[in-house]
Amino acid sequence: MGANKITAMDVARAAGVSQPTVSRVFSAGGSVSPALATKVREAAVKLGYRPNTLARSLTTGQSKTIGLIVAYLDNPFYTEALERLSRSLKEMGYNIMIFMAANEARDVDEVVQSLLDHQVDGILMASISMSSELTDRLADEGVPVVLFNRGHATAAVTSVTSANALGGRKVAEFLLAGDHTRIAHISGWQGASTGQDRLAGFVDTLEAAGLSPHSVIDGMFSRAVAAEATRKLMTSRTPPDAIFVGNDHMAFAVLDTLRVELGVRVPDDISVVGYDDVAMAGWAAYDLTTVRQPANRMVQAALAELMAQINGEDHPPRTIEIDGPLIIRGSARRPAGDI
Amino acid sequence: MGANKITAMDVARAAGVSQPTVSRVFSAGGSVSPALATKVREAAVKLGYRPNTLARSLTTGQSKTIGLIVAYLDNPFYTEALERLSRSLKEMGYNIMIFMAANEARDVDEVVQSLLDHQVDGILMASISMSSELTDRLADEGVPVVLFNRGHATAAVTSVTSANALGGRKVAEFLLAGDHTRIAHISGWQGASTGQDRLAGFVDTLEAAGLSPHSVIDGMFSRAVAAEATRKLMTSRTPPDAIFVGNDHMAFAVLDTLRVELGVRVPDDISVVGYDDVAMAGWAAYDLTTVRQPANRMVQAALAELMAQINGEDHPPRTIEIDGPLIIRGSARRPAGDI
DNA sequence: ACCAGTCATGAATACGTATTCAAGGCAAAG
DNA sequence: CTTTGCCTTGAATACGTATTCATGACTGGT
Repeated sequence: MGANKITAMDVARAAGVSQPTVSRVFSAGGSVSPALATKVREAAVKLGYRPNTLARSLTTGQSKTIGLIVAYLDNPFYTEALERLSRSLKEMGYNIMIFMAANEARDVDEVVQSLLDHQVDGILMASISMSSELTDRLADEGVPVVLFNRGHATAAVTSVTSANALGGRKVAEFLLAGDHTRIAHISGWQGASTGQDRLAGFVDTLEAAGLSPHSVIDGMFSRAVAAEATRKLMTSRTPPDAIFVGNDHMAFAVLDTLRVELGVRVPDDISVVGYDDVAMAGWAAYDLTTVRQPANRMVQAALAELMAQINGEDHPPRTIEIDGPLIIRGSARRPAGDI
Repeated sequence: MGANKITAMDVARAAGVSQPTVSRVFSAGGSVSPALATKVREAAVKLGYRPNTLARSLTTGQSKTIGLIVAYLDNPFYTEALERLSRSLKEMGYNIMIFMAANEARDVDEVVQSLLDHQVDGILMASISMSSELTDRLADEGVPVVLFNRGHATAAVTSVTSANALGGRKVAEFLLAGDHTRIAHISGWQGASTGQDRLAGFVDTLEAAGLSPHSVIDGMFSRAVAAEATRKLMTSRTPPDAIFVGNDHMAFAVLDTLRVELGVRVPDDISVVGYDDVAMAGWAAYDLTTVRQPANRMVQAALAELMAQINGEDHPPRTIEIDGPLIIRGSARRPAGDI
């Protein structure tokens, strides 16, 4: 095999110039006379030279890599976001080092260390909760961090989410307008800010209207837990006439359980509303009424914040919430008079 | 901010030893006296030292990173595989640099170059077709490559797939045993070996039984194309009584189109069989009969091959096919006598 | 024609680690 | 007591690039 690694030195010799000149040709700011530049380029092409990114990163201190930590890849919302992230970052000349982590402090800690060892320029955490101890350490290290679809209690770190409380409120208003009276909530994991906020906005709105929720069960972002919650709800003495589910991923399990297992008609017997508006929510099999999380805008905002921090300027942490509309489909009864 | 990068030199000074000694403490093969080792470790912990992976990679020539190229992230089969890959590689001490690429030669070329620039130790390509020109170049470069869920015509590169032709055959036999007579195929993309092989195994088996397929349409691994194909099939003069769909992802679109849009009953009026057995195939809404691709075993095999190549031993390219069972659920009429 | 100022270029060095090499210490073998 | 050999350690160097600095050439203004 021809594992002859071609270095800038080889190109320099072939082109009759010095190594720094070769470096300048391939770097951004370097200034080289057109004559030498073409000579270098020709030699480089001839030899098949490409700069070694590792060596470059070592001297510049810029790895042009951002670390991505993801928890739930079975939820298509995140794969959608990942796809957009990847595309945008490639355009900006950044690479992605990806890690999957369970939502446990120890696991997250370990992964973050791994990323720091790799000198990543920034870290993006999707649906991962972070201990304050960790945010402190990262701030100390001076590495930019942005939380995607997770808030943080002390606001010492930038986070981008949808307007979760507002979203919960929109669902409550929609269900109230549809004359539902026994409204249950299978919530997102209450260990996550998103789950908490959606629940809060939802319950507050119900109570402002003089109604208390039929019941609230933590669905843990899990299909199995959500399905079990559905069974429990529907076999109670007075089942709900509407269920707001903390995300679409769980809502599909709820719908499956209602229709197929329990033989309940949706939306005739009961209304179901989700949260996320993943592509599958629009599929005919589910046709789910849900709150849209604008993945595209959320990704753009998260990257903009991350880049602002990376490019210095002492960018202070911000909490960004992006509003999204309620997408009305066929899984929930509509308010009377609504065309 | 305390962006004081702690280096091995700092630790060495603090512990009263030389930098190489520090290096030996943190490397695998180094031999250091217990006394000095503990002194070094204590100093390292006190200062918060961690070795700089970039610098280490530069000298060793081992980046401990493998490049992953993925095309279809909306197909959950790949996210499932990605999750397993990530877990296994982390256990083995490897990191993942991930890229998304369209299935176009130019895009793939660019991404591969990017990975090579980063000195990855190996490349894993999932559902990506590679030009022979590219395989040659990679072989020349001496970088191990494994194709996941894609074959390669000239067999000059290792590939791991399921037994696609055999899978197609199993579907054909099952549908024939179920007394279907007008059997259509909405195939996987015929630009991909998987799509071709499933089709070949399927059609060959039908013809061996004296039956020619009702029709064969390329579904391009796309929901939209598969849905359109379904419409076309069902509005023909003599619609099929069974459809074998090239993967689950498309099969869901076919089922949605049949049931909701066209009002056709499945499996009473028509049988549908998919390929992959993604988690969703087991959901009550779809309950899809399908051929299982054993993601776990495929991932393990792919990694084993990749590691064998990385660890030298002049491991020759292999073509590995992993068999998977037909999972019989409710979307297709079962053979009579089958319990 | 003279000077200030800009630009192109190479020599030297830095980045943070691993590895080679030589030297010294020490234990075991005779 | 000597010798052989292994183990530990530090000095020097390599990895492949970017950057600083000094030098020399060249430009333009007068």
